[in-house]
Amino acid sequence: MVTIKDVAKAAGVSPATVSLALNNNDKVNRETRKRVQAVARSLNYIPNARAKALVEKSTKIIGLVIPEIHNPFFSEMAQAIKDYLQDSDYSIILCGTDNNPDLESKYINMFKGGLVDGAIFSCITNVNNEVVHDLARNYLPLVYIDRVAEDEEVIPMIKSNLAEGAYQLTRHLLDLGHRKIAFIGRTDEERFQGYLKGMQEAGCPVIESYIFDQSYTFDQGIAAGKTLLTLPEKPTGVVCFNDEVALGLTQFMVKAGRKIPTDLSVCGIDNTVSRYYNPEITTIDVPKQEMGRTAARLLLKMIKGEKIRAEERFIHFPVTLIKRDSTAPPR
Amino acid sequence: MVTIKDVAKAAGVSPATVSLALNNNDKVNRETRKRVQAVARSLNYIPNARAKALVEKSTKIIGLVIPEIHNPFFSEMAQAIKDYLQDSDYSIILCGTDNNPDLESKYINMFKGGLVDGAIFSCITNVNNEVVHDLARNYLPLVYIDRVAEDEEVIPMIKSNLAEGAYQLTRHLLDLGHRKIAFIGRTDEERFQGYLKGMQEAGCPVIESYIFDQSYTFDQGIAAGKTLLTLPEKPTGVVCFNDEVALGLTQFMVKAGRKIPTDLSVCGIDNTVSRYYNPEITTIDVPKQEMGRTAARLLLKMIKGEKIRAEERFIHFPVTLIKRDSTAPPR
DNA sequence: AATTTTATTTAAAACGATTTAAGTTACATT
DNA sequence: AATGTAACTTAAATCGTTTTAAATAAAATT
Repeated sequence: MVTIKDVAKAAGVSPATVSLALNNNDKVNRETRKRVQAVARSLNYIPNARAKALVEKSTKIIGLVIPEIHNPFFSEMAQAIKDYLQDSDYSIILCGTDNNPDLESKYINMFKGGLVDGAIFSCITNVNNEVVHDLARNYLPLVYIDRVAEDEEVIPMIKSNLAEGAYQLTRHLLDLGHRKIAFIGRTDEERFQGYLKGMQEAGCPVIESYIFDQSYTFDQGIAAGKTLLTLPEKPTGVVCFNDEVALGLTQFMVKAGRKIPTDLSVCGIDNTVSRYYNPEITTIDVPKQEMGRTAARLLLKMIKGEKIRAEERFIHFPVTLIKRDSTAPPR
Repeated sequence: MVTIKDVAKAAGVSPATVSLALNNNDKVNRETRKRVQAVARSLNYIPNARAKALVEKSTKIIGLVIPEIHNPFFSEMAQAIKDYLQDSDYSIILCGTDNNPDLESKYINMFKGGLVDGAIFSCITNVNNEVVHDLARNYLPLVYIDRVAEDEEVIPMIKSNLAEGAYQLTRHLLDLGHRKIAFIGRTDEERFQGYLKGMQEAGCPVIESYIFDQSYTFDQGIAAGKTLLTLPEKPTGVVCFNDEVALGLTQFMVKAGRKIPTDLSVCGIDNTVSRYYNPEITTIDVPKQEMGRTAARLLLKMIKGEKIRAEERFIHFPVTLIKRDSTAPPR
C-alpha cells in the first residue's frame, strides 16, 4: 500500500506538502503542486479513507434505516436518496431492521460509534423512540421519513399524509356506495386512523383489521384474503396497507373465484406495484422520490451545520388518489 | 465525546488496560476488567469506529455493487446478503451503478481507498473489467454474482445458469408449438445465447430483439410491447429479459386487446414479480437468496484470509422452469 | 546593509483506538 | 536472602491522514 509518506519521499517533499498539494491548496507553489500530483498519480496513490475519516471526523457515509430492503416503496426512496447524495460523494449504508427493534438498536449503536455522518430513519416501530432521540440529540444529525418524531426540533420529519390517503380511499369506496369496508393493516398506524375517520363520518361499522407484525408483502395479502373469506359478513370493499398486500389479496380472491371489482373492490396504498395487476389497482400515490430527495437534502444541510428553518423541520407531502379499475360500485 | 482516555482516567488505569479490558482480554485481572467495564458503561463509552478502522485496517463494511437498487431481483439478493452478514457484524454499503460505467469506477476508487473490507459485484457492464480485476488482485477480496470473471482465480463467481434458463423457456414455447418467438433483452447477455441455441436447434428464425441500455423495468416492457406490434410478422411467443419487463409487456398487450396466453405466450425470467399478474406469468426461478448467502459466505472467508478451494471459485446454481398460465399453444 | 514582508515548506501535534515489549509486583523456589 | 517466574499493568509505537504554527528563504522596503 502506498502512503502519503511514499509520495513525499518520491517527490522530495514533506508529507504535509503532499497533503496540501493534493488538496490543491494554493499555499503550496504551483509547480510543486503539479509535480507532487504527477508523482502521486504515477505511484497510484489513493488517500486512505480510514485515516482521513479519523482526522476529519467524517466518513462520508450516511445511514439509511428502513424496515425492509426488499420492498419497492423503500427501495424507490433509497434510489432517490442515493441519486441525491451522489454529487456530494456520500455513500449509503443500508440498514434493514426487518421491523426488529433489537436490530434497529444495534444499528443505532453502530451510528454512535461514528460510523456515519448522519442518518435517515424510515421505520414503523416506535420501540426505540427514546434511544433515537438521544442519538439525534447527542451524536448525529437525523431525519425521519414517514415516522413521527416526538420533537421535530431534534429530528426533522418528512411526512406524506397517509392518514389523508387512507381517508380518501375510504371516501372513494363510500362514494361508490360501499358500506362494508375492511381495512388490512396495523391499527397503531396512521393509515388506520384515516380509514377510521372515513367510516365514522359515514356511520359505518369498522371491519376488524388484520395485523401483520413483520412485513407487508404479497404473501401477507394472500393470508389476509383467506381470513377475509371466513368473515361472517363479507365486505364489499377493502383498503390495504400497501400495494403489495393489495396485490396478494386480489390474486387470492381471483383464484378463489371472486371477480374484481364486481365482487370486491380493492385499494392499495403507495403506488408501487398496483399498476402491475390486471385490472390495475386503485391506490394512493406518495411522492417517494421527492421525499427521499428532500430528506437527503435536509440531512446534508444539517451535517454541514447549516441552520434549519422551522418550516423545514416538518415537511408534509400531499398524496394523490389514483382511481383505477379495481374499484366499482358494489353489486 | 468520551474517549478511551476518559475511561482510563475515571477508572484509574491506562488506556491500554481499558482497551484490553473492554475486549475481554484475560491478560488483565478479572476484577480490573469488571471495574473498567462498569466505568465504561457508566460513561456511555462507545469505541470510535473510525479510530478502530484505522488501526485494525478494517471498516467492517462490505460493498455491494448492483446495477439498480430499485429492482426486486437485486433487492432480494441484497436482503439475503444482509441477513448473512448480520451475525459477523458486517454492514453493507449500497452502490447502485445505474448501469453507468463511470459511476461503477467511482465506487471502485472508493474501495481502493480502503472504505470497505471486500465487495460483491453484480453487474452487467463489462466496461470496467480490467479495473475490477486490478481491484481484486491488488486491493480487496471480491466476489461476482451473475457476472463472468476473466480469471476466477482472482474473483470467484457465483452464477446461475441464465443461458440454460432462457433455453428452457424457448424449448417450452417450441414444445407448445410456437415457431415465431421473440426475445426482449440485450444480445450481449447470456440469456440471449440460451434463446439463440433453442431457436437454432429448432431451425426457427431469431426475431429481432429489443435492447435496453439502462434498465429492465415495467416501462421498458411497455415500450417493447409497442415495438412488437409494429413487426411485420407477429410473434406468438416471447421470452423477456426479466419478470418486470414481462409484466410491462403483458399489461400493454392486454390493454391493446390481446389475450394472454391465447394470442401471445409470455415468459419472464428471475421469478420476482411474475406471480403478481393475472394470469400468473411463466418464468425461470433463480435461487437469489441462496446465491446471495453463498457470495457473502465466500467473501467473508476471503476477508478472513482463509483458503478458497478451486471448486468454490466457480459455483453454478441451477435454475428451474416454472410453468404458469401465460404460456399455451399458439392459436 | 539592516529590517521587514511575503511566499513556501515542514516539523510536530492531533485524531482515538490497538498492540507489543518492557516494567512492576507478588509469590514461589532454591 | 537471592533468584526465578508468573500475573498484571503500562509506556510507547503505530495506523495514515490533516492542520497549525514555526522555520526558512527570497524579495521588498527602509
